[in-house]
Amino acid sequence: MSKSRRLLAWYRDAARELPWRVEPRDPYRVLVSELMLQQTQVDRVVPRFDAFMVRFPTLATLAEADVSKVLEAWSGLGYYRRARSLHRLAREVVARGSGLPQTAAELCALPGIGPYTAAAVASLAFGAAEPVLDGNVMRVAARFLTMGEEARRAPGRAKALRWVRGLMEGAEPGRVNEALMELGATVCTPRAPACPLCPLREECRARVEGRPEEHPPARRVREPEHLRWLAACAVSGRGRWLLRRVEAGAVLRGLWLPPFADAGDGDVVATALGLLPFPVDGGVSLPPVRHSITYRRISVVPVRVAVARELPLPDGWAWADPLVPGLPTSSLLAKLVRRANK
DNA sequence: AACTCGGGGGG
DNA sequence: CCCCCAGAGTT
Repeated sequence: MSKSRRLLAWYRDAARELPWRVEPRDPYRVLVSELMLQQTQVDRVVPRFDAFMVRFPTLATLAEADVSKVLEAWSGLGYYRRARSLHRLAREVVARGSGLPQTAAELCALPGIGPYTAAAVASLAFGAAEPVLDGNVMRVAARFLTMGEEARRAPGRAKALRWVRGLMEGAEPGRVNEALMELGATVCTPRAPACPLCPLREECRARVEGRPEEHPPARRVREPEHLRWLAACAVSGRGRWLLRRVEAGAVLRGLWLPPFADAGDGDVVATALGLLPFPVDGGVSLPPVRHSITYRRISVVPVRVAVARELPLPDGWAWADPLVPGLPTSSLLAKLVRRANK
């Protein structure tokens, strides 16, 4: 039995059932899932995906929606550029009127779609023979071919793509792509791979050499930066929170959060109160919550402030139910709410 | 090629 | 704590 036959047989038996893998494949579902899955694990996408599809069941409904509603449905998923890109993409494609493009080249020209997502949508939704190369597939290829440092450079990636394309001979390209990604996610894992379960184990050079975990080599990352912020958590008598739209150019731009700032060296409570658009009597600082944004490790000190009345607010400010804000936000809000209510 | 952008789960 | 994840866009 050939490599690709063994791979596909394994996939038929072992693949997880996921909401975007329903037959027949809906290109729109494939598109949304691929955007959500960029740098985001399957387990975290599944619940958000279902909610998103209920809210925006078709490309047309997505195009008609306000971008803030799309961001709201994306809240907590991270990498919010993806949501803005998806919304722009929907508007462009709907305005064009000819439906979602079916070739990788045309898909790649749309906002938020790069080489990986273009190949994924073209193959999974439209059957095109386009090999994908994501983190999972790169790891499988790097181990099978013992690529070592080569895996980090452009020629190595091209080699991996050729290897995937070779597996597509006489097979459904989309299934091959999906099977390799599934294999990387569930068997050929970064640490402690389950080689005995792998359909490619016999010819895998890294397994034969006994060091699969050394391929590909860990990528170097930017030195973590440790920051200390404070957040002014003003809660009204009705239990709503004072939120502010984060300014352009800042991290979490465009999302709605309690006003926050660098904690600096001064008095935390005083600094927090200074962020509010109206005077208050005082506040109390709570134990910090941890939040990370790419290379930043942030310790956020909540300063809880009780506000009797919901005073009128300037533009860019709002009173909102923190659990169902009805506004785009970050998971940082939920962390602050949990801390403040404990 | 390097840097930025969220966030959480597993070792 | 460190590591990685169905990457793309910008510089």
